Amino acid sequence: MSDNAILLTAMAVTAAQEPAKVSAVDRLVEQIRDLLRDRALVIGDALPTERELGELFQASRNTVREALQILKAYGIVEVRPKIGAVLSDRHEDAVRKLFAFQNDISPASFLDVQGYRKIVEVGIGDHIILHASAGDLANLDLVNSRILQVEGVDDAAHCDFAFHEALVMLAGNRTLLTNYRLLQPVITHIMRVGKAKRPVQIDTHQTHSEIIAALKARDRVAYAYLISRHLEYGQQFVGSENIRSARNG
Amino acid sequence: MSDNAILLTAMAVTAAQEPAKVSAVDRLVEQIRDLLRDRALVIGDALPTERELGELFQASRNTVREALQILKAYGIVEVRPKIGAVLSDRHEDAVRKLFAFQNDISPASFLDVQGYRKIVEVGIGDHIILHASAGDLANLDLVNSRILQVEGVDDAAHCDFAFHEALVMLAGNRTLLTNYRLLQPVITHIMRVGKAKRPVQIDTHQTHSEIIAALKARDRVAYAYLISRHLEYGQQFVGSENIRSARNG
DNA sequence: ATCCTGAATCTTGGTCCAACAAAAAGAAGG
DNA sequence: CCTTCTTTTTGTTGGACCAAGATTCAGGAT
Repeated sequence: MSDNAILLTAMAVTAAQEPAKVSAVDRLVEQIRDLLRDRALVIGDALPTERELGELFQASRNTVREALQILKAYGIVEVRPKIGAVLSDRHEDAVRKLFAFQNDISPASFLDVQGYRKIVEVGIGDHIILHASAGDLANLDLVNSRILQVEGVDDAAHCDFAFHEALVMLAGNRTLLTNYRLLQPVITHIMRVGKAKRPVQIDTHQTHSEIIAALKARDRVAYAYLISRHLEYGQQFVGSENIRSARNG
Repeated sequence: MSDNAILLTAMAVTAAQEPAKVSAVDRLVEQIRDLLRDRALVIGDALPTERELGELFQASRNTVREALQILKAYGIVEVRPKIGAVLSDRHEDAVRKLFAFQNDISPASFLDVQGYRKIVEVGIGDHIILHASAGDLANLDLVNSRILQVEGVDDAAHCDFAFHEALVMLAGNRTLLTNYRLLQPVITHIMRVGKAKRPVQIDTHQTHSEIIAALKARDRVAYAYLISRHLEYGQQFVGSENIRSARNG
């Protein structure tokens, strides 16, 4: 079976579950996507104007606009008055925003997110210890030092997240990093609540330093222990009254 | 600092980065979202008609439609002709679709995704061994057995994914499961390509059985070894010519 | 009288057209 | 180089028509 046959099969399946109910707007979304690919446009390039798109694909300008709203929601294009629609690189932002959409943060999900982080951040230890260079670890020190220089709960939370993000980055896996970043709004919100309850950036910096030291010593047991303890630490400060909705966090 | 203060701060920040450039469509999206929350609508409930929404919020019907297209892209509502817009539970589907959007699968990303799976599926071993009941593991057997009963590359890929999904499910972490499911289109596409090249469902079933056996024996070393080898196995069958776009996979 | 049925009607989303306002880019003039 | 004017393009509105599905209602069967 050739790849083309596979693709045709897949297309037939998708066609079967959407039985010819294709609206003009959906068709336009596909056509515009194809246009982007065929012209090999890059980030920042401008699309044709709404009227041109309408004439090009035989659709009304309203239909074009509805299709562009969808592409905009997907972060594929950004549309500015007079400029028109330009190809955007906000795709990941859109995914993140959508992911966090309508996500109320309950104490249960707090524990859940921390559990996720424990699985991931402990799990990457072996890979970091095996593959991280001295420069990589020095960079971790740099990121960690920033937390001492900021004022305010919000900035501290972002620095804290940046450290853990840098850690995940060292795992060298793009998919993992993308997924971890999806949780950024949720994680930073959790950090904000924790730091508001008990604002001790010094402690955070110290704990991070110990984690980095374990990595420098290539001590995977110590790393696993320290990162687990670090992630479990905040749980005692989280009660049901401390977590609220994180809309647009 | 109270939680309310934190929320107000967060709102001020989001407001600051969107300096009063709120379009009528964006305003409508917010207003409709508020409407959903204020009326405490549940999945399946119908919104007012487009004309009513327009009158309610002093907007043209075209503007209402553009706002609805965004909500639809977000999976918040589903709009059926004559019925109108109804509250949808397709939010996660929308996230998944958006996540897979514009994701071409190169050999590099194939390796990346398999690397992600190795980190995750190895990492959850300890938790499964500690917490999975005999019934959980028996259920794994059940899921695994289905792969012997299906015909065709597509169904086999879905059964294969279902097994690994069940595995991740046993980790007992909702966040991890959600993130893993995000990759479903990509993973099943990879599986389809592999199985098309070399369709051996018997082998897959056998390997899965060995993995289950390791879990039943509470042997974490054997589990880690078997799952790693299982995930590395397909790499030899993947050349650059075998992987294509997984759009709408 | 009650219930079923089928046609007529009414509602609603899908699409299109025309128009005007606002904003921004580009041209023209100092 | 700066300012002003023109033009283009998006933002928004109102209205129109169609097709499909829901509703209503009349009429016949039981």
